[in-house]
Amino acid sequence: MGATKTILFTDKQNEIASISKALGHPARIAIIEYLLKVDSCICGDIVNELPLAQPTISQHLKELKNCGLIKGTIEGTAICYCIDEKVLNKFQKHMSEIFTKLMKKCC
Amino acid sequence: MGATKTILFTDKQNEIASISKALGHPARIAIIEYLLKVDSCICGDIVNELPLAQPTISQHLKELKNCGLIKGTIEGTAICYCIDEKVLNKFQKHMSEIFTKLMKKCC
DNA sequence: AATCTTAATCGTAATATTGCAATATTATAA
DNA sequence: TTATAATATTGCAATATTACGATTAAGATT
Repeated sequence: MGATKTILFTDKQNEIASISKALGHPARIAIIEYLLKVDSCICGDIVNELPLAQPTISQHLKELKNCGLIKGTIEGTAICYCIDEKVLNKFQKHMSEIFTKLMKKCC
Repeated sequence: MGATKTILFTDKQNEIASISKALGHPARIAIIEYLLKVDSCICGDIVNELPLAQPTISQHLKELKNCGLIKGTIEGTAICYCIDEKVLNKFQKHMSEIFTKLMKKCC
């Protein structure tokens, strides 16, 4: 085993889990925070900002791209990384759906 | 390697990542949803609700406990699982901090 | 063309996760 | 005490993740 049995769960559950998983690494949180911080989305200095080797960061970016959270387009010499608002908003909506249900306390 | 270098990141980044990671599996999303659905938080039927073997679910519950999202207290014969509102609210606060920064578009 | 820069990919080692059968634990019921 | 139930733990196999050195790819600069 070792592989998640995605077939057993709903699309929505898998979608939330997929994005949560992508956010489940401090380096990827740092990348997202950095992308939100810089004015332009043209940022060739993520590698200089984070304390990890270039291939490692490239791999983290790939995972953020795979789940759809960020988009990357070539912009001449640099690369333009952007957060995909649609995906993040959808995720936020799902999450707040869960959060609001919390209003009724239990224990 | 293969181990996350948590030392290189801030406590906040690690905290967000830790909870996100715990939510990064559809079974654990299903567990959270179920805990939110049932009125009482005493639920000895998670095993019957989810299409996974009992040891597997027990392990997922353990991970949700480890990151602090849920608490489990012995309640006679059954066990009372509750979502820890403090932890989830803190997480929500962190996340909405990130989400609100999204208001300024880029691309 | 030769070189520099930047980011992606390959290959691989170390470690973590997922899932379950078997077993153990714990508390109630008979 | 013995059985019954519900959950936890152990051990293990299959797979995934993390990290990085080496290399490659592609555009810019000289």
